[in-house]
Amino acid sequence: MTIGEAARASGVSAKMIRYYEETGLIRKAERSSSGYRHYTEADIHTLRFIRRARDLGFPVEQIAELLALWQDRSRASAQVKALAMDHVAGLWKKIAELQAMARTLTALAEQCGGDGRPECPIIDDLAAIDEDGRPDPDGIGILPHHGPRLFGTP
Amino acid sequence: MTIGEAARASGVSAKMIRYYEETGLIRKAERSSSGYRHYTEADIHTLRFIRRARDLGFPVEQIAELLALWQDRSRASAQVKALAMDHVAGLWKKIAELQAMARTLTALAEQCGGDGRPECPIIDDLAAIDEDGRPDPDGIGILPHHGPRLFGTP
DNA sequence: TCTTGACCTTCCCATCGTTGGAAGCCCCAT
DNA sequence: ATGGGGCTTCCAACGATGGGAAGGTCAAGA
Repeated sequence: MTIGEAARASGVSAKMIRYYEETGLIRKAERSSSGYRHYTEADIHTLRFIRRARDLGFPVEQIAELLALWQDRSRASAQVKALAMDHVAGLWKKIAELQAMARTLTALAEQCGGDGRPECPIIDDLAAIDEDGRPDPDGIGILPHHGPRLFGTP
Repeated sequence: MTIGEAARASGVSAKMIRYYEETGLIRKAERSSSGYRHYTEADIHTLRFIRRARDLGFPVEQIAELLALWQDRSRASAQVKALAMDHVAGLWKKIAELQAMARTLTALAEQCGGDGRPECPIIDDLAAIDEDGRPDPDGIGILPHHGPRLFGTP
């Protein structure tokens, strides 16, 4: 099986297969006399394993650990579970961050007319203007900067 | 104000300030006779705007648009709102992806004993083994691994 | 047999935002 | 005048992926 066939069969691009080999995630493939890599069904299975783990968001470094556990017949399922839950914790952390962003922006957008007028709570928030249109508490102020800017709410 | 002071005042690192200048997000800073950049309060305000937008997850490219809108007195709030909602849509998409990963892994982990035994639905899922422990439908199969395969030396 | 086109190889570059370091100059206080 | 900290530029790396160029290889068809 050439690298292209392996890519099609595993869902991992040929580019990535070479990359995984280079970084040591997978073993170096056998080469034909002309230098072509070739792969066995077992290799495809491994690549699918990697593909699936990537789809679940595991970083390559953790995939290496998962592959090691996969092959380790004497592994404790607790090891795998710990690895997975560790990753899940990271996912929830990131989810919480993104949700906080989305909620903040959604709340601001709900306050925004979304019409032809320039007044916009979203921009005001980014510029740290409070509701009265005065500068933020740090007193940095809204000085004309690269040209005229909006001030207070009309 | 030197770049270090500006960094401290804005929450944007000196490195990033230089980067933003290089990429054209902010205008080139004035230089002292010895080549030091210096910044005004208005510059700090702009940097904070950028910082806040970054904290809300906007990519730099969109921040450039936001800055332009900020300065555009004749902007329509609809433009800002559209930009923000576009970003929010991207956030929700990513959130949904991460949640799907987290849910899948959590469900698998709940099936996992997490004890000293090797049986592990998480690994089995990655290896595409069905509940009976038979190979996946593609017939790739879980052959007893021939010797120490994959997981090279990073 | 020769040509063609699809495939393979390596190598370099780009992404995106950020951080790190090295080498060298500058400024201020002691 | 000396030292330490800040500034400058340049170069590299991260993680995972894609793009592309230049050149070798294979198989099928004329």
